[in-house]
Amino acid sequence: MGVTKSEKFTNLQNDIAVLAKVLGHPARVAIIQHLFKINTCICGDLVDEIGLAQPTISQHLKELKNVGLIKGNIEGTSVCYCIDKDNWTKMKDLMTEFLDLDITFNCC
Amino acid sequence: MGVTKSEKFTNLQNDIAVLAKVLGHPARVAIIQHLFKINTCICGDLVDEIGLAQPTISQHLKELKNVGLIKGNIEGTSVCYCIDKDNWTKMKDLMTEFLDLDITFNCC
DNA sequence: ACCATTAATCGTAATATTGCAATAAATAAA
DNA sequence: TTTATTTATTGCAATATTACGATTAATGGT
Repeated sequence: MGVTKSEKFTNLQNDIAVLAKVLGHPARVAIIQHLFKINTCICGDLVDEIGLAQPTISQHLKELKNVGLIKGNIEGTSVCYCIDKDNWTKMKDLMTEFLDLDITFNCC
Repeated sequence: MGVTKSEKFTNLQNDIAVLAKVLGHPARVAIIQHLFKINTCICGDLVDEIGLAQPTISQHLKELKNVGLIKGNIEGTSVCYCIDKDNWTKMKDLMTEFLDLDITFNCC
């Protein structure tokens, strides 16, 4: 127990859940928002911006990278992170399709 | 540790994270999809539909109810669940606004 | 070569999540 | 009232997540 039974669900359901899950932490939401706001890529000042410890931010960045929402380029000693445009769009389409379920029905 | 430091983030960031988090499990995605598909409200056959134990489904329903995405009406011995139209729309708008961040920038 | 800077990784503690068996609660039907 | 049906709750085990100090790895500058 303690482990999600992914095999019970469709690929679509699992994909939506994985993407929603990674957005299910305010630090990761903040990282995404900041990456969009800065417009050009940033790196380690996310630590200053957000106020969590460097290993914690690094861990959140890793999770965002794992699902492909961001990518990081090494520039000298620092790493420049940015939104992965294509994957972000794919993710957005997937979520939007799910969220746009038809809502014209009578309820109990 | 082990606890999210919500005080470091804005209300908006926390709200988005809470909503995304509740959609971050395939069983809850499946429940939502099924509630939409059935069109009229259903109750305990979510257990048959999804294939997890009854207490497990009950727990997921509770979490969806806690954030207001669904509501349940008692009908005899069973409970009729359905999407909470207004809250679903509110959630959708919140998520859509977040997902629709402008993506016209140059990356690293 | 040495030191400074930056980010990733390791190790660990605290807490949360997932899942289910067992049980309880509540109503309907007999 | 007894029995069946349905859902919620309790209690617990297994695993996942969150956070951070300490350390490591990698590069740049001196």
